[in-house]
Amino acid sequence: MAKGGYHHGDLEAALVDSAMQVVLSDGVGALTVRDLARTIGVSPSAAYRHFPSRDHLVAALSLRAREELARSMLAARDAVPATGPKAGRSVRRFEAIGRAYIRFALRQPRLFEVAFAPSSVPPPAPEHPSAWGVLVDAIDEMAAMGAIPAARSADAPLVAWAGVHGLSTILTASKLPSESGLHHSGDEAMIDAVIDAVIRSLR
Amino acid sequence: MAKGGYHHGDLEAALVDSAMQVVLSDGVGALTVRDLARTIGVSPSAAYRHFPSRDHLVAALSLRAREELARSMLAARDAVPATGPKAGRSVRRFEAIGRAYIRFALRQPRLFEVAFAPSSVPPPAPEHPSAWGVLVDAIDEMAAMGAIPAARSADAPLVAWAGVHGLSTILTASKLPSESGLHHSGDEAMIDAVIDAVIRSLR
DNA sequence: TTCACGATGTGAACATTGTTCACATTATTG
DNA sequence: CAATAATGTGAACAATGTTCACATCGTGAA
Repeated sequence: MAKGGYHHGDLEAALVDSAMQVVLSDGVGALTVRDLARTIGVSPSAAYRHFPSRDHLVAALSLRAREELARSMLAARDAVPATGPKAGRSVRRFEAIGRAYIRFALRQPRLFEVAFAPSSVPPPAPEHPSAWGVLVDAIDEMAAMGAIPAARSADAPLVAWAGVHGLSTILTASKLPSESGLHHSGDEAMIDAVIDAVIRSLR
Repeated sequence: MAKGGYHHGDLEAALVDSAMQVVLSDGVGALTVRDLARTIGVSPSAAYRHFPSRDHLVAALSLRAREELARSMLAARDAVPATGPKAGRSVRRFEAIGRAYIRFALRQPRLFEVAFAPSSVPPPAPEHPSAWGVLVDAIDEMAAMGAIPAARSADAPLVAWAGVHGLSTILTASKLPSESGLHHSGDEAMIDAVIDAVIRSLR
């Protein structure tokens, strides 16, 4: 809380917050230690008291992004009404999770990008909440409710993750040729197509 | 073919080739115009006679990588023996294509990375051969042979692409938590799981 | 309270990068 | 053979990540 003080008070948080702003608007490629220090009003070298390198800063942002992704999956899952038979409900919860994953990528492509950006810095501890964990739980729930055969539940998380993550990266990268005969109307239609296919593959 | 000449002869090709070497061994992040010029034995500014910016060079490499990917898909497809009923054969060809896609990513992760690296430079013309085109053709073939219902063939390319591309990016990024209860033995087992699931979803 | 010390921030450097520009050299073509 | 377009050079500029000696501040031990 220093006013014009020599010390900032909480530079580390300020760095992460400011960096997040830059990532959200211009992508992780536009992230610069010097520019960050400039906007915070601190010397470039001050940042190195809190992060040993730019990559470590990015790794922190990446972790935070993955946690936000997992949280938005959880929120979507818990928003599913608890009505009707439990088996159907478990499937609806699973669907909501997958949809939330892809929607997150579409709404915050820069955040999604940094969440899975390759980094030389290894992720620290198991994350809470973790997107993978949420997925696995949802599939276990479906198996427990008899919505999918138990034999499928071993491969199911990988299959679901692949489909959902694949569509997300495809849509955010926009590397899909827009002509090519086959053309889908909107993003939501594509999401439905992939999620329906994933569920179909689990029967 | 100039020896010690002032002009290089074919700097553009030399640049692309040398850049490809760097990408293959150290990734696109390690690509540097100056270092490239250094190893070729030419001044940095000479490169700018052939590529208006580093990004344009990367875009050229990206295009080349995508074409190589498509070619390796085609090769795998055409290696499937032409025995047995045609419907089953069309499915086997489709499987081979998907497997080739993922194996390409695993064998040449740096190439795969640059193939889909986000670039500010738009891809030039429709590519030949294109991975998307190969996929669509294979699915049309399955539908024509009655191996999958025609109703599925509209969404099928997107679904297949998502699954196969998703697993590829997951495996090359190694962002899959190695513990997490569920654990698959090897890469080939994961490939089988995803490809089987994709085909199951097409029924 | 004082004061020494660890934590945090500063400024000036260094090496490196992408990119530009005026100029030099070569190939090509009228 | 001469003019011109293509190609390469060298020196610059601005920017970046990172380091290091030094300055300043907060805080706990005496």
